[in-house]
Order: sequence, then C-alpha cells, then structure tokens
Amino acid sequence: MSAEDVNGRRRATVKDVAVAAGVSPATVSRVLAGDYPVATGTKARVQRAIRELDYVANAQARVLKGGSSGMIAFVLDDVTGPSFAYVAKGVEQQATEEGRLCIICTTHGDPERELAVVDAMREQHAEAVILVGGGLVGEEYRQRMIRLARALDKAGSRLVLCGRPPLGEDVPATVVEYDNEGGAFAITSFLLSQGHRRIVYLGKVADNHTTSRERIAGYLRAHELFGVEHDPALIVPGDFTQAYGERATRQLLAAGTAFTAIFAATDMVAAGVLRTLRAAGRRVPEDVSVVGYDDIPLAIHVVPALTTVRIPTEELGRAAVRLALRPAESQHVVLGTHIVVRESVRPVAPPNRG
Amino acid sequence: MSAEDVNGRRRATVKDVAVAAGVSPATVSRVLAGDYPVATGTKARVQRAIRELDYVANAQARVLKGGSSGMIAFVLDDVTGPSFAYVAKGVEQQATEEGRLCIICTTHGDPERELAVVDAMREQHAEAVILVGGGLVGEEYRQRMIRLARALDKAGSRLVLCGRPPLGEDVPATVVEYDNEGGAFAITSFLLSQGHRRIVYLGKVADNHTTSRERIAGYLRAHELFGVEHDPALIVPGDFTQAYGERATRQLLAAGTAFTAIFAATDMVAAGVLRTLRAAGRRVPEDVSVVGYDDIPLAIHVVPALTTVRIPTEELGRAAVRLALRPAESQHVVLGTHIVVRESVRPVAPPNRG
DNA sequence: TTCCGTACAGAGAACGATTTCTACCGTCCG
DNA sequence: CGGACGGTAGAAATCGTTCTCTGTACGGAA
Repeated sequence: MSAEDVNGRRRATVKDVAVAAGVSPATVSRVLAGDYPVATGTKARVQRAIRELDYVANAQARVLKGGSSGMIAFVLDDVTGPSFAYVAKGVEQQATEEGRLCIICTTHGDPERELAVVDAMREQHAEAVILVGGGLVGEEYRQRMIRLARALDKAGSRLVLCGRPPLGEDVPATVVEYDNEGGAFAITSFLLSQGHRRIVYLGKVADNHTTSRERIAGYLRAHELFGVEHDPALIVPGDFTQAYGERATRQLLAAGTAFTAIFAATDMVAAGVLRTLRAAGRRVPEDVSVVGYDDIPLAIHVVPALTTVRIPTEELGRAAVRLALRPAESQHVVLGTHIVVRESVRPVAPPNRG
Repeated sequence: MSAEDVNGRRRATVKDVAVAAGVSPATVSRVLAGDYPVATGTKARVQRAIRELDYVANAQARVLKGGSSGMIAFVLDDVTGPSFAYVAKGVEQQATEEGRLCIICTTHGDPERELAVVDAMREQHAEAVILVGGGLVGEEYRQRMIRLARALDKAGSRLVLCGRPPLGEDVPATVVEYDNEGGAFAITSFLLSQGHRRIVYLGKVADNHTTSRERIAGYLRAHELFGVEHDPALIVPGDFTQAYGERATRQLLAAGTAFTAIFAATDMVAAGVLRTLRAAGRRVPEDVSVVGYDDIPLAIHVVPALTTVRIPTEELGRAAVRLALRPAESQHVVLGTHIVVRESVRPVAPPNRG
C-alpha cells in the first residue's frame, strides 16, 4: 500500500513471511519457536522465506504478548568510577550468558534521577534493576527504597542492591554485598601486626553513608582487638577523592601530627597520599606505610605498588544477575574481601636504643 | 479474574485507570499525552486514578503501536578497557539528555557476537547502534559492515561507527572519528623537535587494523617532514598491552639497540615501558624519553607523568548519539586530537664535545 | 469397515496502548 | 428557529506476535 511497501523498506513481519512461504502466520511463529511439530518441507519453506526477507522478530510485540523483556538494568552513579567498570563487566557477562540484554543508567547520586530511572525500568518491564554503589543510610531513604522494591516487584521485576546493606525482612529485594568492614579490619590488623600504632584514617566520615561507616568500623575494631587505644585525632574526615588525599596529607605534615602509617579509605585517596608524601620527601614505605581500599587497576601502577583490599567486583556483578534470575535461591549473599600485599607497607622501625 | 487481580499484584493498565476514573481508555491516553483537549475535571480524575493505581505505561505496547523505542545501543569489545568508560559516559549522558535509554553490549572482538548483537538490536528497534573501537580493515569486513548498515537502516535504526573509518559513499552509516594519524604525527614531531633521532615504535603493527595503521602512518610522516631517515629496525611489532611493553623493552635493552626515545602506541604499553626502564636502572626522561597515546587516567599516575596524545573520548560518545538522532546534520565528523606535555620527555643531550 | 489417535495447519483472540472516526451537547449566528 | 461549530468523549481498528481452539487427513487397531 504505502510507499514503504513498494520499495521494500518496511521491515518484514510474520505475515510477510507467511505469505512468502505460503503458510499462515501461526506456522511461521511455530517454526521460529520450534516447540510444535511442523512438517519438514513446510519448515524449510518458512526458513527460506525468513532468510530471503531478512526477517527478525519484533521484540516489543513478543514481550507484549506475554514474553519476558529479557532486560537487566544496571544503575550506578557514574560510569567512569574506577571499580564500576568491573562490576559492569560481571553484570554484562552474566546477562549475556543468560540471554539477557543489559541497560545502563547513571544517576550522579541524584535521588530524583534514581526514581526516574526506576520508573523507566518499570515501563520497560526490566527483569531486574541492579543498584550499585554505596547508598545512603537513614530511615527516610530506606523507606523510599522499600517503596521502589515493592513497585518493581508488582511490575514483575526484581530490585537488586549491589554493595548496599539489606532493607529489611519482608522486602522483595535481592542483596549482594561484600565484606566491607572485614576488609578494613583485616588491613588495619595487618598494619598493627607490623608494629604500627599511630595509623591515620583518611576518607569520608559520614554516619549516613554505608561504605565509610563500615570501613571506619573495621578500622576501630582492629584497634580494639590489638588492645591499642585509638587517638580520635588520627581520623581526618574528607571524601573519597585523590584531591582530598593530597590536601589531607599536606595538612597532616604541616600540623606535625605523629603517625607511622596511613589507611586511605580508597585507593584514589591513597594515590593522592603517595604523591604528596613523595613531593614532601617522605619515603614510602621506609618512613611511612600506606594502604588503600578497592584494589583498582591503578594500585599496581602507583609507586610504590599499593597494599590494599581487594573487592570481588566482577563476581559482585555476576552474582547480582544470577540471583535476580533465580528466585528460588537465597536472595542475600555476602562476598568476601581480602588484602593484597604489595610494596607500600613495612614494619615500623624498632625504637633506637643507642 | 485471576488470583493476580484479587490481591492487586497485576500491573495496572490504561483500562484499569479508565475504569477507576470512570472514563474510556482513550481519554486516559489523551491525558497522558496531553495533546488533545480534556476537560479539567476529567483530567484531574484521571490523574488521581493514575497516582492511586501507581500506573506506568507499558513501553512495549507504546512502541508496538508506532512509537520509537528510545533505545541507543552501545557496542564495544570490553567494558573494562581504559578509555571506553569515557566514551560510554559521553554516550550515556547524551542519550539521557535526549530522553533515550542506553543498552550496552560487548563482543570481545568476536565478529560473530558483533553480528548477533546487531540482530538483537534490530529486534529491539534500537534507534541507533554505536560500534566503538578500532575495527578491522579489509574488503570482506567492510562488506559485512555495509550489510549491517543496510539491515539496520531498513529496520529504521542507524549504524554509528565511532573511532572507525567510513565505509563508503552511499552507505547509511554515521561516522565519528578522531584524528588518529594527526596525533601520532604531532607527538612524533614533538620528539623530533627535541632533537631525538632514533625513536622506537612499540605497538601493534597490523595492516588490517585501523588504529595501529594510522598511528604508524603519523609516526612515519613526521620523520619524513623532519627529513630524518627512519630505521625500520626501530619498529617492534607486538600488541597494545602493558605486558608487551615490558617484554619489548627488555628485548630492546638486551639487544643493545641504540635509541633515545620510545613512542608507545598506547599508554598501557608506555606503562610497561616505564616500569621496565626503571627496573633496568634507566632514568626517564634523563636517559630515555617516553611518550604514549590515549591519555588514559593512568597517564598522570605513572612516574614520571606521561606525555601523550589526548583523544576526545567523551565528546566522541556524545557526538555519536547527537548525530545519529539528527539525520539532517552531516553524518561524518572528525574530532581533533592534541598532545599533552607532562614529564616523560626531555631534549636529547647534545653530544659530548669534551 | 469404523473409529480413534496423531501429525499438521489455519482462524482468530488476545496483549496494552494509540488514534482515527463518530457522536454528542451546548451555543452562537444568520 | 435551524444549522453549524467548538469542545469533549467513546468505539473500534491497529501494531506484530503468540497461543488456544478447531479442523483435516492419514494410519493403524479393533
């Protein structure tokens, strides 16, 4: 009819294929699905027609009829965050293995956009919506998340919290965490075991931010376990950026604070610390030991290579997808973290007894 | 009817909203679209029903009826590639600004998967399919790409080649490139202008790979322009990895090849070079100058900070989306590259005349 | 020979939204 | 006073699949 038909620029439909093969649309659909007996000859004719018309099914129509959208949404703050790429890799790989597509959305930490994104995913009938990255803590935020979880559940999709704490008992959400506090505990213990007693903590210190809260908790618990009294002055609040690492280190040196080691809450912070220490003529690890957290790719490139805590990023992503698609399995999992020892730590020098 | 209806766990449809508001489905649709006069009272009733039922439209049904899917697909080799995250950021940002969703797919360099992905995107009615990263060169591959471009065009979506050369005149594809050869030319010229005459090239050397071909071309053109005869022994073929950078540098040192500078075809290669040179006791830039390409985040963290070529990654992604959605504009654009000078280059020492 | 089961194919009703095309009701103007 | 018109609203077709009914034909068993 239309001009489109004439020059063949309209995409082919089952009906077109059916006409070309001299069968009914139903038969074409059955050949495609392969779940219903179709005579060999008929099947061949249909398949040839499909090839000749270069037919591909219309995913929307299929979903509309009752199929699954096969989409997994991956929601994060910022694609360029150093470890997010690895979580994304895990998500993407697992999604592909399971025959799903992967949608990616960023929020820039804006709760409004987070809401908008989740709504968009409800419209799209996404099978799972994976929220990644340390979120805020607090009753208001928690309630909001619970509402999202329920709304998604009602729309037939699943909310997955990746690297965030659970919302509560009967909330329909999947949680994939890593042992944040344990990693901080382990690496602080390592420093303490090397004789360090005055260990600076550099990073975000916010009670309503899960990541920083847990890292500090592990840091303090290690002190307790070693029976080391902790000097509150050694916690220098800031954020998780390299710039802060540089600034804080300068302040520390200028103030003449006594310390033998620095626990940077993030490898990025640690990078800033190393840079500034070197510029100030302090040798690492001879004069000061430094550790980070996250084991981002950069960690092996800074000088000296950084002793840090490894997060199972890729596995985190894979697990998120895997669990979301298997409602029967446990919907809460905590993956382990472990420290990786490189060159930025040395035992504290025994006091001079000369 | 079903159990789902009873406990309200089925998602609401226009019909449900219509019933709740005491109007027809058509009216609900019109309130949603807002493009048709609806009496104020009626509109209010409908909106209240929408809120109460927590209604969201079914994207699939909407697309099926003739709307656009609003999806942009982003296809790359591997999400964890150092510069891809920035292209992805550009794509995602622009897509969001234009009210589109962003689908991400990886191919791991497998042409089969590339095909599968494009087919999937045809099924999804994606508005644009952005292929990013240096592809292969060659007639067979080119023909395959042309077929993909036409297939997508027929399905109403647009193929975008991002960082790859054009396919030819009347192929329905958008091309967003950066001046690969120009960057290589500029940075080699920089080394030559600093007096370097024996400059090693380390990286992939494959005639059928666009990126390496152009980088070598720029490297050679600079030599020509400076009237410096180029010693073919200075080209050490390999790949684009850090491991190769380390291996090649060791070989170079072991062989006793004379050189004063190294042009690593990639910052990752350069990172390996720096590492190995330091381990071997060669100082950079005092003994050897080193440059890279790509300006990945790592470049400022290696020691010494790397002089390299900046690729407008983020803008590349934004342009890809922008052009794909504006058929009226020119569908081929070449973005500029420029060198960024840091600390890894020094003029060659004048020959000792003692 | 009759009957039934099986293999195969088509007709037609969904799915949920949009969008014609119609239709109604006042009101205004001739 | 009658017809036209603007403002609203609904009925029904439509998008491309899938899937449930029906229905036919053929082969074998009774």
